[in-house]
Amino acid sequence: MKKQLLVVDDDADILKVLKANLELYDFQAATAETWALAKEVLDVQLPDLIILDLTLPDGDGIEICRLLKAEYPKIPVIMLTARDSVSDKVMGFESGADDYIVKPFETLELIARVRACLRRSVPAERKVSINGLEIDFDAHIVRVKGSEVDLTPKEFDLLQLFVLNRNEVISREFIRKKLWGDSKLYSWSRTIDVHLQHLRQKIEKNPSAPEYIVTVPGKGYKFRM
Amino acid sequence: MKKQLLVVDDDADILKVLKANLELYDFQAATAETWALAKEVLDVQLPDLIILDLTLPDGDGIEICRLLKAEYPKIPVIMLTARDSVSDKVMGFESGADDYIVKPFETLELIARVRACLRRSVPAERKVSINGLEIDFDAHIVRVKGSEVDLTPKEFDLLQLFVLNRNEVISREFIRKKLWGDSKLYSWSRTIDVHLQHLRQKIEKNPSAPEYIVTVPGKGYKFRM
DNA sequence: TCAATCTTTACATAATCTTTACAGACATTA
DNA sequence: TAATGTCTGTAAAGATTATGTAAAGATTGA
Repeated sequence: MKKQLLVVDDDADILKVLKANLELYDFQAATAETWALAKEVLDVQLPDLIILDLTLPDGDGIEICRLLKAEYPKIPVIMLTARDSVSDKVMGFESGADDYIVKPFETLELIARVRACLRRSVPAERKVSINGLEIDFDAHIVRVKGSEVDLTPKEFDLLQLFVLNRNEVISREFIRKKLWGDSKLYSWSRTIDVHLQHLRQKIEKNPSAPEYIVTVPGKGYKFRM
Repeated sequence: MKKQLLVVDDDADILKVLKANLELYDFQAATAETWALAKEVLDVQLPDLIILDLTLPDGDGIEICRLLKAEYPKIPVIMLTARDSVSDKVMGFESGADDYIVKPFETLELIARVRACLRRSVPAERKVSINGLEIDFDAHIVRVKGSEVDLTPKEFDLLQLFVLNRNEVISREFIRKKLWGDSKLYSWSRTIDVHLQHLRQKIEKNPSAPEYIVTVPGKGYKFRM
């Protein structure tokens, strides 16, 4: 699954170049020229990393970084700016930035820093085997007590999302942003619930008394393992 | 508690300056002039972060970084070097480095990057454990004296509000604004009191003589710890 | 086209929230 | 002191909302 980035920069040319380069290195990139547009993107999908230019027309970059970290503490932020003074850098890091790159920058260095950030935030897991449930993310194979079960793409993505966030309550809102993202799915839709039932029927011994995916009423679901 | 760093650099002067500066900013710094000495330090203590110069007399820095990451994957490594070419940086990040600083560097920037790295490796505390009451906000689990209790969403939110404002008197008006917000709840409604009673019944040993959530007559409630 | 998958719909059931009613505690006032 | 009013504790019933689940319709890709 490709990593989703959000690039916020007021310079349309830089955006275009960055997006092209990131996609060349196998990232998926959404772009926004203003903070307002960035918020719209964040309303529907949660990126794995945000690249943030400090000079936006509609907001102070340092303040925006603080807001981002307050609302999405887990998403790493790389600051991108022409300001190269030490005090600027210090302020950037203090506002919660995970890295700070000075323009003009080399694309390869940016890519390397993006990878370093992502590596840190999500310890890549290719295989998981716990409590009778084996998952091979590369081969798309799921086994329950040794026998392979056949999952549809959405079911597999859902399971992956749960395993990556195991033992945490996941809201339907979070699932919607992560798995539906760009496509529209109304908040009152029961689609997520239905997929979840299908997944339960395939991996749970007794779907009506789930062992792995438990319901947390009013909050969402939790993958327990 | 002070963060412990390990600084590895073959230049004794730089080591001295770095150590002094780091201690000025409230870090504790062990130093080593060679990879052999660094290994000795690692044998007796695990630092929270390693600052690694790439040009050591007894080993290639890139290789050393790989070894470090293989043995201590959780300890962040900041590379420090005079080599400033993009390919050097890319190699550095690929060998597992978490950040890369080019000499000569500004102390303040180094400090800022050290802080950013440490902040990242120790995510904000999402668990509270006080006086026999444990709360895990991510997993939505509440335990009283070791045994898990089952809270409804409103009860959980209420408890969270109390814990976040512990030892402060909270008015019903404040609770209403925080948990009900714009939805209508008349000021004469007893709903909040009822939820609070339910919460007491679940977390207090003796609900009629509450230990955690005490009533402040005429004012509201207070979470005591 | 077909088959697989995704989404919507509808309804049953479960869980939660809110109201209501009354009892007791406490302070105030006649 | 007794009467009164206000505030809080508590149980129970009713109202509301959330979730489980099957089945039908829509979409997609080969």
